[in-house]
Amino acid sequence: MPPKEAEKPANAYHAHRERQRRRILDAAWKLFDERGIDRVTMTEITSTAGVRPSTMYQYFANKDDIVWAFMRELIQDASGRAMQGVDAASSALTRLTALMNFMANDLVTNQAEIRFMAQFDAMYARDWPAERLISLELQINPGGFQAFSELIREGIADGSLRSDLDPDLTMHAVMNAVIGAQRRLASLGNKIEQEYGKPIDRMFRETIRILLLGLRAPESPAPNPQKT
Amino acid sequence: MPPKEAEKPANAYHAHRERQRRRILDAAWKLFDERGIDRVTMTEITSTAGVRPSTMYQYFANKDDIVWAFMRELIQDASGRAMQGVDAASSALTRLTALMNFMANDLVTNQAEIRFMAQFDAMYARDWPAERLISLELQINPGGFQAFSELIREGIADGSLRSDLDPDLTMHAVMNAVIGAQRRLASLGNKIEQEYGKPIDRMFRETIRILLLGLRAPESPAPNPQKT
Amino acid sequence: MPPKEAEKPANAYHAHRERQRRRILDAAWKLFDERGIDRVTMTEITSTAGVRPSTMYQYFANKDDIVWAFMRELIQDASGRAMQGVDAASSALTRLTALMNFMANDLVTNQAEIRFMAQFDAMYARDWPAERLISLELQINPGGFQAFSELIREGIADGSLRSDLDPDLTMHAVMNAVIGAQRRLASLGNKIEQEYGKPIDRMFRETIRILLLGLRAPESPAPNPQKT
Amino acid sequence: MPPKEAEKPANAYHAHRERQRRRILDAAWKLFDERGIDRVTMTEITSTAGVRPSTMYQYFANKDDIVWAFMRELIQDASGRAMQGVDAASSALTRLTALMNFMANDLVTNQAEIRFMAQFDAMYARDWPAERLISLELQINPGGFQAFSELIREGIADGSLRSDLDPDLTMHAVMNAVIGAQRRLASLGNKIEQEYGKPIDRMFRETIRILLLGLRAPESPAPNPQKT
DNA sequence: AATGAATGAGACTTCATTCAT
DNA sequence: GATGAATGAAGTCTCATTCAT
Repeated sequence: MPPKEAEKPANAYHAHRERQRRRILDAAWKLFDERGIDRVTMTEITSTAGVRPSTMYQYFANKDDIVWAFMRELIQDASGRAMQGVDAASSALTRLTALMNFMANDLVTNQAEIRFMAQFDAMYARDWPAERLISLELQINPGGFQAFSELIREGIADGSLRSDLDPDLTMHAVMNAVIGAQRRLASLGNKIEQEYGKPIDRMFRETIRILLLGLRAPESPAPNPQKT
Repeated sequence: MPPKEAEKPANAYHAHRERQRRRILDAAWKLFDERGIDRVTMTEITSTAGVRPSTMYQYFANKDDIVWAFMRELIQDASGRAMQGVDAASSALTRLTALMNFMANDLVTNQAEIRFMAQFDAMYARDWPAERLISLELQINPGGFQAFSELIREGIADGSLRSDLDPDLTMHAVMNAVIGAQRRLASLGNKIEQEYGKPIDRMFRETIRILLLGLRAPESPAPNPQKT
Repeated sequence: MPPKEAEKPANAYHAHRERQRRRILDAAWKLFDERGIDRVTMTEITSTAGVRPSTMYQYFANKDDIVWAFMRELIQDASGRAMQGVDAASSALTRLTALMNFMANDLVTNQAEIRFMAQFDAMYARDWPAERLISLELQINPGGFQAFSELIREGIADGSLRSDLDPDLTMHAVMNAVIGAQRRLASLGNKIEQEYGKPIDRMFRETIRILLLGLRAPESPAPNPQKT
Repeated sequence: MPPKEAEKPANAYHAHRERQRRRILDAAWKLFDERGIDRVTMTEITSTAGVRPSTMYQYFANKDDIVWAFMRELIQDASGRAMQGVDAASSALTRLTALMNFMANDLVTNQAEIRFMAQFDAMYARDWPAERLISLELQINPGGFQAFSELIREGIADGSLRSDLDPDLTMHAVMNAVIGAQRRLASLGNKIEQEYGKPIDRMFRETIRILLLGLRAPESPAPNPQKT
């Protein structure tokens, strides 16, 4: 097959390009993690990657380009994993609980990534147009956050969640609190840990517990036989 | 009185110095708010303040010095206000509610300040030594966060809060969540507002409501028999 | 031959780099000589060399780096030449004389270089660590100054030098005096010349003559009995 | 006496001015000694002296002015002391010896001052007009160096010095060597000491010894009994 | 595709010095 | 006479980026 001869070099080419790209990204990640996104210069990235600046510009136009590349990767990873544990579950409250536990585990296993997102929010969100961010968030949760507010709606219906919740409002309120708490712990957690002496996910799990207690329907009527 | 003549120049001196300092800080604040702490250069601050670079260095040694000056001011302001509404209140739950409502109002009236703190956390906290940060947080809440966990302890005792709470853990968990939520809304809120169409403090108040519901003792058995 | 094509670029590269480096060094040397090492700024060097500041920093990290580059060159030159006339000579005194005459010639042909070293001693030696200076002096005289004190030892043995000399002490004393005299004449000589009207090497040769007379063994008793 | 009233304030005024001047000079001296004349800025001098820059300019127009003030002081001191031991002595050689011993003692007791002069030569001599330097050297030795060459002339006449000396040439040659050796030891001596392990004045005294041996007339006639 | 060289632009900072009070 | 404030001028150095090969 003639195409094959033509393909091979193209594949080798792409493989090489991908390897170089990865080298640069790895170097950048290491530096971002060590020193914060600002505080890292293009020059440092190239020298850490062992690549000449002129070479780097064949792969990335500027630092924002690199930061953005990480965001894409992080989002893809996250959205993939987030849905795994949740899909199969049964009751709305159970699924909500599973989703939040997933975020707690994430805090432990991907602290650096979450810290990166916290920096991103603080520094970049301001400059980048809203659509870009929205299209990005849409990728996190295919179907946007609708899936989440749908979950709340279901919970109200099946009686596992309070009946006085406004699904959309609650969704935004809870998501923002959970993400805010998670990112703050990822950023400052080590200092808090030093002060308080307990691992950060312990605190985060307590946050979740209280939030879920707050969302849960008052169990009074059902479990209270005397009431009847 | 002769002393007065001697006093005047010293006062005039301090007054002038303070005015200049303020000019520089105001310029810096404007730029920080518009573009983010990074993205602002000393040169820009000087030219916005209408001061020569060499003059500016008579007031601030570098950008960190300015950032730090803001932190001090913000903390002093915050700690002063935070305690006002809370002191007088009666039950622990009421006081907790008052404290959180204060933070919600703060979000509305001091969004820029909170956004600044969010940037500070994400970008600067990493570099500055833990002690400096801690001593700073101690200033926010004189008596540290102990006052807050004390509140929880009281709430457990007077039956207004759940009995299964670990005061210290809960304190850290709730504070972190509330601050994290508040700062995230201050930073990204405008974009979320655009998407969702409701003011950010609405979401924040819902966050508070749910958290407090989660903290509250299940009222069912005790208070409700008479209700029937 | 294909390899040649591969070699060329590398050579061309090095050749170009060396040419640029030389351009900068030449400009620096001219300015150092005209105005003294201090009094010359990096900016002046770049503009004299016809190079942009940013380019210059690809070659030298700072002024010290340039000064140090000169020291290395001067030392290599000096150590090479110093040993030429001396090696072949026969008696210790003759060789000592040859060594000193070499320094007198050096004063004439390399006055600027010696003046540079004088400046270096007075201004820079203080800052640079002793080891760096020592390792530098070791390069001047391979085998350190030992060769010189060995010469004195031989002279004592063959009767051409005074028997009451302490070789190491004498070596340091004479070397320091000769170098000190040489450098002072290179630095101030022109003014002395104007005052006294004779070329500086004339004075330096007289210094040498007197020192060698002082080192020489009193010849009278031994060689002269027959003379009567 | 009416004049007295008028004098007092004037005296107090001068006393104060002199005290301030001294404060500044002391601070400058400390810094020059620690770091070298270049490397010290006016700002540092003022802050070390505990005086405002604007005040300092009431006393000295610039750094050169301060350096020059030291030179005047050093010269006055030196010329005063140099002549003390020498005046009384008898034979020319003895007086020469006394003069040089004085310089050896000077090296020990005034190393900092001599180091200062070495720096001065290396950095300033170039810029300042010859007349200024000459008039300065004339002050060191009232009657210029003539006194010294006169000494040599006497020594030749009284038979204590070699008869083949050219008084003027020898004077310049010896003075230059001695001063050059002395200043080099004062500047670098500590490093040489570390290397060689003996105090610097030991080396300097050996230099003197050899020079004087070289100047001294061959004693042949007297000590040679056979000659008779 | 890789890279050496070059560089415009500018950031940060320091200094000596002046001037009004 | 002392000094606080201001500042012009300059110096050092870094960085992102381009371009020719």
